Amino acid sequence: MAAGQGRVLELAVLGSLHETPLHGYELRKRLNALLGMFRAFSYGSLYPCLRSLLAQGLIAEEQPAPSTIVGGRSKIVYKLTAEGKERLQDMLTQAGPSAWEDESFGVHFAFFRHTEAEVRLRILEGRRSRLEERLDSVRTALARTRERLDSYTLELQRHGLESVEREVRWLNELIATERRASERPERDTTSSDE
Amino acid sequence: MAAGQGRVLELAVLGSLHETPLHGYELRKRLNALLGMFRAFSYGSLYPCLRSLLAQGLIAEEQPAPSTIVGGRSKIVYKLTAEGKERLQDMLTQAGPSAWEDESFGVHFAFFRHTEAEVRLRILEGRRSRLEERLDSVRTALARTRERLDSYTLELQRHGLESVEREVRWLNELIATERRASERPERDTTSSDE
DNA sequence: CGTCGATGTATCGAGCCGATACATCCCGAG
DNA sequence: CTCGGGATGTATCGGCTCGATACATCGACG
Repeated sequence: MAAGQGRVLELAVLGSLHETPLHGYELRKRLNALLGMFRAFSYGSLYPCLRSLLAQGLIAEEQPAPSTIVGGRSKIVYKLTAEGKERLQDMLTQAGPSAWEDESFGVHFAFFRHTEAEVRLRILEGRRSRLEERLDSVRTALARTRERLDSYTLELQRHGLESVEREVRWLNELIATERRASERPERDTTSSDE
Repeated sequence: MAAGQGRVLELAVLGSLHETPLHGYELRKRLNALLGMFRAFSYGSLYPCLRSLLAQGLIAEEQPAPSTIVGGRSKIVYKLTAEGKERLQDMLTQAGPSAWEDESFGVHFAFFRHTEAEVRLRILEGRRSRLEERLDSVRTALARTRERLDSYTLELQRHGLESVEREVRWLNELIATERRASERPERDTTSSDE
């Protein structure tokens, strides 16, 4: 229906292009470096996404000054348009429930420095309750079928539970840090200790 | 091209049906309970999969004795055919490189009690090297772009790396256990301590 | 008696991946 | 010097899977 439920890639592209104009190949490398172990986008999604973004007028091809073209292997450099910047701000500000799903959370987090403190907190807490819901449901299901499971499955469950619990603890720390930072206002986060 | 690269669901269904005949709804519940935090299949994949399996003759509809039908809400109970059992054994035995991808590993692991010790070890080790590859590549990329990243992204990287490292350690323990078990032969794993 | 939630089967649109196909550039081995 | 392999670069196709949705029946509770 509405465009933009699972379109994490759009956010990722827009966010990356906000820093500096890039072409597809380089964009993908940066994106995957940025997201680390959390996600890795493929060309099969990236290029169609770029095309769609272009059609929506959110990005545009950047014409290098003709004199600059030297040995140039043909590459298409995209930059954010004014509409694109606006759209990016919208996505960063609105951050609905989709932001705390597995596939989206990492991307949103990766652009936290462009996100308002209030929204950061909302995403962090949304993610946490999302995980706690799943924890509950899995624990309940596990309690009901515990005796039917073999030791391998039990070990799988144990490990899965443990790593999600660990993620919740991580979120708790982040949330506490955010809260502390917002109570001590005017401390700019971008240039804190460096 | 060839059918059966990413078809983890087929394995999952076949494996679940090996225990006892089931209908779609119940099958999904059990599957998601079995896999816990690792995966959750949806109807949108399950029903087409059941249809495909049926068309391949790997599963069949089970006709309850007419006298047994009482209040019966219409449900379709599937059971494994002889070909299905064969196929399941094949999938459990062959376990190619796809078995150690994120989406497949959990499913394969969940059916380890039906898997030969040798294959278990291969899957565990394959998974481990898969993760170590990614660890390497992410660490390399991180080293090259460390200074360009803000503190949020850095924290994301740190957490991602840490949880994967933890998973590698988990795999190491499992591998060690498997090795110990195989050196002390004839200890049947199915009824060890219960 | 109504309706709400669980049970149950099924489909559709859309996103994303993996593989693949090309073409050019650079660099080192022969 | 030349040849080939590996990185750079753009692009598409098939197919799997999800999320939403639709529909129907059952049991329980007020």
